[in-house]
Amino acid sequence: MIDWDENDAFEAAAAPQNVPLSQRAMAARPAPYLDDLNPAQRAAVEALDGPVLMLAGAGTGKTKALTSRIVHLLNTQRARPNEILSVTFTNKAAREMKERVGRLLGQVAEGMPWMGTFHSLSVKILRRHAELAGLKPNFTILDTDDQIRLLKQLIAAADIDEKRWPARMLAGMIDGWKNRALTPMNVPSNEASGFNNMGTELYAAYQDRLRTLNATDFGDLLLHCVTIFQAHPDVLGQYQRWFRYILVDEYQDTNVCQYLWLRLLAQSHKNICCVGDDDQSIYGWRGAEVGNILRFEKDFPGATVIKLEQNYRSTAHILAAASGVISANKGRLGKTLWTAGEPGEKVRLIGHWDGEEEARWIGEEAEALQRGTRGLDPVSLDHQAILVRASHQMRAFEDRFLTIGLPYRVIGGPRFYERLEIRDAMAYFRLAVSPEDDLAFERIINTPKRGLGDKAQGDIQRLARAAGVPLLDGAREAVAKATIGGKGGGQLRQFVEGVDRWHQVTLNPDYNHIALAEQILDESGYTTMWQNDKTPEAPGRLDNLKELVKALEQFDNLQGFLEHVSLIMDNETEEASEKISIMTLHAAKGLEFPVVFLPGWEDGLFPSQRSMDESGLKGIEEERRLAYVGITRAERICTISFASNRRVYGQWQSQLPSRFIDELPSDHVEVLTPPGLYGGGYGAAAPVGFGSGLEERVSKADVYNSPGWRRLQAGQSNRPVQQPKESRHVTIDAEAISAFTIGDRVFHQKFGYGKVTDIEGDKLDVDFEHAGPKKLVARFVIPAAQVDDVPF
DNA sequence: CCAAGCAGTTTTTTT
DNA sequence: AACTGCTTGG
Repeated sequence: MIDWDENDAFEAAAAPQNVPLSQRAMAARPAPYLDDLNPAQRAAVEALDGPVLMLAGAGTGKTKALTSRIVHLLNTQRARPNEILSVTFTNKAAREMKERVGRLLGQVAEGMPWMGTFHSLSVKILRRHAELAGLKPNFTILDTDDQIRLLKQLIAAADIDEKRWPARMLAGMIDGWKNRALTPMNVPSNEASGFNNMGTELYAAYQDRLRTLNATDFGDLLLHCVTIFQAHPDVLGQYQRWFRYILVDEYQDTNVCQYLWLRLLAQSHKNICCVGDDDQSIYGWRGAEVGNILRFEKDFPGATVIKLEQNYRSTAHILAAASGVISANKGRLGKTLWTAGEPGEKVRLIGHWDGEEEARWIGEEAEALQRGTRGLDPVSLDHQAILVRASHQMRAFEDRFLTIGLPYRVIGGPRFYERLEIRDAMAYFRLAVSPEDDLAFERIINTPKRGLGDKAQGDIQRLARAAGVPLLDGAREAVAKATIGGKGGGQLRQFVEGVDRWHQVTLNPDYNHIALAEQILDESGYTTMWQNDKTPEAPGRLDNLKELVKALEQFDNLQGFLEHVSLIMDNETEEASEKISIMTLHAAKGLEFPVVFLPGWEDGLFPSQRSMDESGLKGIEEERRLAYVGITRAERICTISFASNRRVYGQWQSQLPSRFIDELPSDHVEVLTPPGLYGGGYGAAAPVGFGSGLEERVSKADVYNSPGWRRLQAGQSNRPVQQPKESRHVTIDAEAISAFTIGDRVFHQKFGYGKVTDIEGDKLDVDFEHAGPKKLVARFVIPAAQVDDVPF
């Protein structure tokens, strides 16, 4: 499998001797990549030795500085590629950095083995020293699902009412402790009060169980590293010598455990460069400590602190609006962003009657911008984004965009490897590779249904435990003794035989893992299960399974695949067609778009009630940073909006505008008149904004004092807004029209199956079996017959 | 054992 | 509104 020789990863990297002569000679003269930097960036790149804190505001070219710094380290021969440890939070950031370093270097930077996320780097380290944490080098990494299932068992075993003390809650607590680098022994006694005062015991039991399963969870990856470093100075010393230079991105997001991880590694030479922005710390709920960045200079006395303040992304108005909001926070390190660019458009503010109208307006605005009106250049949908506070806000937009046929892409949703069908399939693979994987066994023993319910599973558990063998062997015994009768017995036998057969295949060193995967999904009946499933999601799930098999091609075998998958939770598939992006504010960090919509600025939603309840002022400050992150994503046009009424838990609620709206500096804000106010409405006038030349420009105060606004505040429930006219710029798709007739059974990606009840141009009226009647664009619907026989 | 129907709960954000 | 887990009837 994998050779754990300690020198491996280092020798695999390009040694400087192999660097072409031309490049080595280049070190002697000023390097071209330095000329591209502004003075602050340049200073940050050239301060190579000792601790450096780079405070990089949004859009100030921090990635550029960071990558140039790496190149500079290599170019001046301070370090070889394998001697630089560079840490990011996401795989995407790591990938991007690799690419950019490669580009600057004029070659592929594959030779940087220690560039990655905290988690992936920790796995790499932990695999080499697994035994010091009581694990074998091939330990598995549990996903949240497995984790919860395990905790449920432990809670039940401790005779605690799982309703009063849910496993999710315990998982959260344990996660919190691990983020703070607390082992069960170190948990403060006053924090373990829940769970009948068994919190600590359950945590300890959980850790024991993980060790028995030869498994870790996400938090363990880092925590084990830290405890190993602390308990084994020789091991730590080794890494301290190897990693001569350390770089950390998004330092404001580090938690205590990550902080210790870094400090331990850096404390000998102190060649550590941390890049971050205290104003963009938005992961406090996940254990991130802004304090880490605030006290960097105390941790590393004599640190060089460099501020990057020149913004290259946004217009002056947008920057001013963002600065105005964030200035209400206390205890900032304090940066003032500035730009040499144009003032641009003011930040636009608009209130709506309800969430649906907000979605409708944004949809039309996006189309108007795409077309390019009022002398503005057209803005591709790819360059527009809608950033929401909470993911449930996305639904309104999806529904609306599906109806009008505006292509969109949701970023960050349930990730590929977290989907039900993918996890099931992977559990099958896991079992084939390691038949002793009890968690995988439990997951799929009755998926698809094999007539093996609680009772049968209990029998298997008992047999296995009595014999001290894995569940699969328990099942084998149950088959031999014919413990389980009827239909289930036969199915269980087939299942055990199947797993044995698949496992045999994996023992052959060069088996065809793709064929095996297909065989497993086929023989287990898993694919058939979804083919027979008539819910709207089923076809998508079959697609995902196909995609999963395709993803296997990039790996040599199933083992290798499973190894990597647990850490690569993001899946990016570049799509060709132009789409507007919808994502959460959190997911938007690090991205930028010419046009940004920020809907739902209402108290309770944003800032979120929960955040305020749980964390008080600290919570509000974090929400405010979120607002800052949102605004600073915009390059040219930023539109903030709110609705007076919104459905919460299926109940209509009247909403107040977010307190952050009043913190916007009014000089940099332009208030747009919402349709529906002043008796406007969709029937009477074109929608307001860039889409028409008719917009009224009024001040913020005017809106709040308007009769319409007061009516909104009074909460009168007569809806002043009619359905919009659907007739605007209709492009008739002849192909789509001819494809359907009334009465056809059709399938829609989101709404599922339905019958066509009417046709009007390229719009269809469809009565969906689940979603009810909808009017939508024909090209988003396909004949049901095409779906029913998806071959796999 | 399983499917359907019911009651109660939920919605932050995620490596 | 939608999802969960639980109860009930086949």
